[in-house]
Amino acid sequence: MDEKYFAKKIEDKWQTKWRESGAFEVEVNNDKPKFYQLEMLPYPSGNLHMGHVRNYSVGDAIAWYKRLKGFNVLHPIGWDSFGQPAEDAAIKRGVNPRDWTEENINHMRGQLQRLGLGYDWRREMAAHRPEYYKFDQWFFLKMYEMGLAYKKKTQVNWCENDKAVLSNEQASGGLCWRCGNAVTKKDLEQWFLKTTAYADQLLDDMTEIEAGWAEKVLKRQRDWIGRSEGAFVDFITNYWSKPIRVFTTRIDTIYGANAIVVAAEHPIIEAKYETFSAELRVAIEKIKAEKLKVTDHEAEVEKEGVDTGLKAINPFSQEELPVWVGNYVMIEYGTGAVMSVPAHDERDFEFAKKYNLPIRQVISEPHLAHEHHTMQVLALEQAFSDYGVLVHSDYWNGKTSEQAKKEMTHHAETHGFGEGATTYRLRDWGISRQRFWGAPIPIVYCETCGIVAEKYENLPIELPEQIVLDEGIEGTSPLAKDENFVNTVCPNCGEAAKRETDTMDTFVDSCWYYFRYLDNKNSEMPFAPEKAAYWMPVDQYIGGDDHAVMHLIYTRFWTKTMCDMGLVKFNEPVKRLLTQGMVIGETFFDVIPNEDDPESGGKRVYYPPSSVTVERDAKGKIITAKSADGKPLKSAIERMSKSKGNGVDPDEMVEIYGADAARIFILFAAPVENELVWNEAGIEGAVRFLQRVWRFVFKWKAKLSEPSAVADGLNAAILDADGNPPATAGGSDSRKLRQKTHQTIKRIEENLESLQFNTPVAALMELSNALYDFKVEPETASESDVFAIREAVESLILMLTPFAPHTAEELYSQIVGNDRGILANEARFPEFRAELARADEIEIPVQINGKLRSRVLASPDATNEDLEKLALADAKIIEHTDGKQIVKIIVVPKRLVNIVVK
RNA sequence: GCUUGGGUGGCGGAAUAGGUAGACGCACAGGACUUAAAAUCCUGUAUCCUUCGGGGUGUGCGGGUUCGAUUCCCGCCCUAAGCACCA
Repeated sequence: MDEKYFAKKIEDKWQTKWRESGAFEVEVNNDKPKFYQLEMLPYPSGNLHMGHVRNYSVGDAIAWYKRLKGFNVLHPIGWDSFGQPAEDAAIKRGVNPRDWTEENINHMRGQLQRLGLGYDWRREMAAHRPEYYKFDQWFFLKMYEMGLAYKKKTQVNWCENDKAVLSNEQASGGLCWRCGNAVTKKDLEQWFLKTTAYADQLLDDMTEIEAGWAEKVLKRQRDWIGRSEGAFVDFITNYWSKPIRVFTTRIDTIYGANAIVVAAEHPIIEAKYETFSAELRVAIEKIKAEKLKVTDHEAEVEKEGVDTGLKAINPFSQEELPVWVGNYVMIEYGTGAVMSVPAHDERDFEFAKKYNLPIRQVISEPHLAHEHHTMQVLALEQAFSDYGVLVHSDYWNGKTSEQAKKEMTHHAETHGFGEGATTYRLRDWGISRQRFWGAPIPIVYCETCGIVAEKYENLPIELPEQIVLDEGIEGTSPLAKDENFVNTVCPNCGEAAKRETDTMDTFVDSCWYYFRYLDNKNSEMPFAPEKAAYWMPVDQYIGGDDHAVMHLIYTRFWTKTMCDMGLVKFNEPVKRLLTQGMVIGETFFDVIPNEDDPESGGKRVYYPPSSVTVERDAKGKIITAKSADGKPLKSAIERMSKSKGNGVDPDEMVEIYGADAARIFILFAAPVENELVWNEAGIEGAVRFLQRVWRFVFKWKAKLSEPSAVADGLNAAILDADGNPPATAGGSDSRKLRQKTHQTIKRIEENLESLQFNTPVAALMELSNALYDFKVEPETASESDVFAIREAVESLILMLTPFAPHTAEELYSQIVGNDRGILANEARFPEFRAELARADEIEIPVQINGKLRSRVLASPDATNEDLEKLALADAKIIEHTDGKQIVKIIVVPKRLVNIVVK
């Protein structure tokens, strides 16, 4: 054992040993409880960033902890290796996207290994390899058979910058999720997966995972699915063959309708367009055009509308209502038409005010209902959107909203002009991408047979090895230009046919990658169901909460389809989800205005922080920042990345401080859910801590490895010959050390179970400090001193394993005298014993009128009366109570005494 | 605008079935060791007053409940994230 701690040396040693012994390789084993620890897989961009280090350090800590608790722990990793950056690199630099990706994977795998993360590398998967995407295609065919995959022409979200189609989720807020560019609309034939078929299950099954998922994630998913229960009501119009169907959640307000408002894209508008005046057409076109523009997030859009002159009949009141086109009605939601009830809906209210439409109150607050007996227009200051009692509604007057909703829906149903209905905000998932670097959609277009699914035995439909990638023909994949790829034969009739050239959204890959880890060599099936039956569901999943509605909804959907395919027998793939906060850092940039579109805010050009001169106020906030050539720069705190120049290279940190120190530091710095503003200043403390532990073990190694009369071996050390702990043996100092040891065991166990990682590191530091406070030298130590130290040191080392595995392994090997490793020696997390953690003496604060005045020492068995007596006998307390009347004494058992005086 | 988190020393952060606020670390200061430095070890560090025994104040702000509130309740302010015409 070296006297000094050489991180590099021990890290190399143990990384080699782990690899050679297959320390983290696991198989199905029914004799052990299983634990599936999963972290979100990285995109192989070329370099790990600190966010990865954080994510994977947490995952590895849990994996180690569970191993030490006797679980059969599956801890795999892979690569989300399809996607745009590879294609961009290919276009920009002429590299082959496959080579670029493979190189990046190799480099990043090395980075992960240098961090000493304990993965079962045999199970690695990469999305871009045909062995994997074969099954993307396999699943697509299954879903096609099940009617879950279909094609339709649709207006898609289109990002002009990326030349890419975006899903609703990816275009959320009208901005491209990747580049932030404004999203426009484009008509394209697209493949969809029927996520809406599982909308109810996606919502209802949340009860199964509530316990393990953060409420904020579930809430976002709930909002995203947006189930809304109400009714369809048909308004007959003499001007059109079909009635206008509206969706409403407030059928009880129907007597208050003053108009029907439809979206500009509504079929009735198309049908009657010819008959409209030029003026009306212009107004409608203007509304349409405005909608295609990016909506500024900050500003509320002014409501616009135009009366079409068409009329529709309210089926309840028989009243004739005007049909308007309104910019606030969305064609995508519900039926694209609403009944406007200004008195009871804020938007309709605003609209009616603007265009002077009548506002009629038909719902009243219950205690005011009797005042609404005449049909007069009430001067409402604002819409009343609460439930209440119906007024001015004929037969329905006096009913509550709840009653009326039920009965009026039923009435509509029995009379054939409506029905109860549930609508969703959730759309089907458009998976077509006009891109090269993704899994080809296994569909063939045949002149005679039409759309034909590929045969399973023809999978995988492979991407060509070489392809010319350039900006591409707008709206088609670069694959369309590859004759060899496009031309094929029809799987049905054998005639010449053409392939689908769109590829799948890369979120398809991440839907099921963690199932592939279970059985990644399987060439027949995505995975063997019996392996999934053992390992799944995932016990702990860790990743960023930016995936709350995309990846995590898609993968839940995917699991439900797999359940229907008979591949798995459960509804929910992930029992417990931990969302980690971003690692962020200061960025400095200059804004270069975009000449084509001066309003878009321009492009940011980033400057590395090392080249920026910064002036700060007393609180450390940046006042001014200047580049090296004196240009004033703007600053922000943003997610760390290489392109923004605020990234820290994990390799550099590992090189300087060691992987263990880097890992301890990132876990210790802040709770995982918090954002972590990167500040390297604390990492020295992590190194110092490891060195302190090292030096202590070095000093005591010889003494601790001597055979002991009290106990031998690691776990036995806690027990005496009868299996009982020698709780009272030894002097009071050694007794105190044992107390600290066991208190620490409890704390760390509780912390890790509740997914806290900063506090257990603090607890380990305390235990290490307690060892230094124990002023005994190896040469003069008594048997019971050695015993207490051995117990503390062994516990410390084992509890250190999840955080600093290399250091722990090396120190452990020094103590047990073999190099086989912690796992091969079947070491276990130290066992907590309450009787040892219990203090002999407890300190009881004594308050007077709620203010701390003194402390007394008492036995942990002291009764309330004992504590009261002790408190009153205390000199300081006597001083404070002297001459005053004691009104009351409150004793909190074993915690506190409060004396109330006058 | 709506929803949900969060405001604690110079800094990251501990501690809430209501019960010693500031664990642990960083930074800083003083001391020991050293020819010197680094490393290491020890001591101190919320703030104000102090006769050095202590005392006052303090967990974003203002109220309330309580013997006692960082924790519970009411009303504000600030901040981060998500959503934003969803009928």
